[in-house]
Amino acid sequence: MGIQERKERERGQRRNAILSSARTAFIKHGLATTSMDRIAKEAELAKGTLYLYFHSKDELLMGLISNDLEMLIQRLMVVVHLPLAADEKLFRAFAEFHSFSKENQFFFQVMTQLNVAQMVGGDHSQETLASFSNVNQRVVSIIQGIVQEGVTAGVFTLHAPLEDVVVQLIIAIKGSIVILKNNMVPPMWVRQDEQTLLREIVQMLLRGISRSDVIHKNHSGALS
Amino acid sequence: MGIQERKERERGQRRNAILSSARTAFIKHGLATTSMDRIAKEAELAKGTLYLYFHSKDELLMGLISNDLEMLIQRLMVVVHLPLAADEKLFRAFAEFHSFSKENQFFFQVMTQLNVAQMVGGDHSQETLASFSNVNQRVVSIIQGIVQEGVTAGVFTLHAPLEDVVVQLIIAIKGSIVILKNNMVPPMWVRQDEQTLLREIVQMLLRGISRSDVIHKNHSGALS
DNA sequence: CATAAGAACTGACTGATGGTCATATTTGCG
DNA sequence: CGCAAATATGACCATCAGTCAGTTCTTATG
Repeated sequence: MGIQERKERERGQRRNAILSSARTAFIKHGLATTSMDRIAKEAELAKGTLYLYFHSKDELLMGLISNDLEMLIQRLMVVVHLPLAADEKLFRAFAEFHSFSKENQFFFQVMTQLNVAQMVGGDHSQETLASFSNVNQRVVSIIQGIVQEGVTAGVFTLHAPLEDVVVQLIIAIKGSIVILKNNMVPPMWVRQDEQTLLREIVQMLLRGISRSDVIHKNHSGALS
Repeated sequence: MGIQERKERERGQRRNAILSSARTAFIKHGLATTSMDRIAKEAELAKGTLYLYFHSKDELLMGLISNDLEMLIQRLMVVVHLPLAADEKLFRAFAEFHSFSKENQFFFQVMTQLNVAQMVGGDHSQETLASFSNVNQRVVSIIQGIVQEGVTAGVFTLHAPLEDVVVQLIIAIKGSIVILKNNMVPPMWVRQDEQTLLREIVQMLLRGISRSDVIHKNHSGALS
């Protein structure tokens, strides 16, 4: 039945159209001041219609984040295939995190408003949650691949199982970016520009898993 | 004029009573579901009265956080005066951050709802902001003292100015805790328990500023 | 084509919340 | 006491996420 398929496709398109309008609205008016009404207006739909595609505002936000993460993954994949040493590659990967955080201003702000664990328990669409988990898992896998490469090449020495170290790295970087992007520290604290500060945090972490004899290696690549 | 002084004192007491009631209300009902009305009820005051002491809910939350930080500072001071090597001391200091985060569940959740930079611009009480900045500054100073001690003793080798490294450390740790306490990662990611995970992040960071020849030092102290 | 079943959409409405303000009460003092 | 300033009140307002009875559009069938 071609009609069934077309309907499904159209439904997906409308969903994406809503997400796209939501992003436009957020960029126009800022995250805090964008209500569901505004998103509906931007999408030229009634508010009620939004709730036919997303069970809640949180779910809509999660949809936005998933799409963004997809883009990040694309860029990480490019880094993975660069002909570089693992430590340099990892450094570049986290640099992508940062440039991603600059180009997707809302991503890290949205993240602070989302309680993932809470949503898992709620009556949210399994589809949205599954897609979110999936995309997150792929990010982990990519970083894990690079670290593994470094271990094999003898560049890294891990003090904990690979899987754990990777999660630790991601949490530390992600957390730092969240803090910075949401102004959770008094502005006078931060004497360095954000880019430098973040680069040095990454360097500190990488020195923490590097073999002693490469500890002074200069990661001169820009973290931008 | 003793009356003037008494009034000021009473005003301060009332302010503290409100903060105390707010904390009680948060513990009773959770952060997300505690409204200004509930806090007012808990404090046995009308809602309007709260606004005579705090310009906004944000400012009230900031008041709570400031008080909490005061407690953290007390505990950090104890660590500072322990007869330990600098690296061990720093490790213990961050362990205090973590136990603090366990005992003050709301601190790190409140933090995600506070845009400090935004408040600085707004019409918020200078007093509250000044107190908040002050207490934050003291935390930085304490950590800075420990790191300086380590540099002098030759335990640490810094790759950036002292002030910057300290802010980097704090942002990375604080960020990690924020991520964990607010469930900003899919639960299935985190295979380790929170305490171990955080301890290993701290260890990674500390190896990143340690002299190579002490790199394998085992920080066995519990991060609890 | 006519019509019925149902999918998609609508927007007025609800309940809750942060914040305001005209009014009322309490306090300090001549 | 009488009056002014400080303090407290709670009805009220605007806004927002989310609901749902009713409307409009689409498609299958006689």
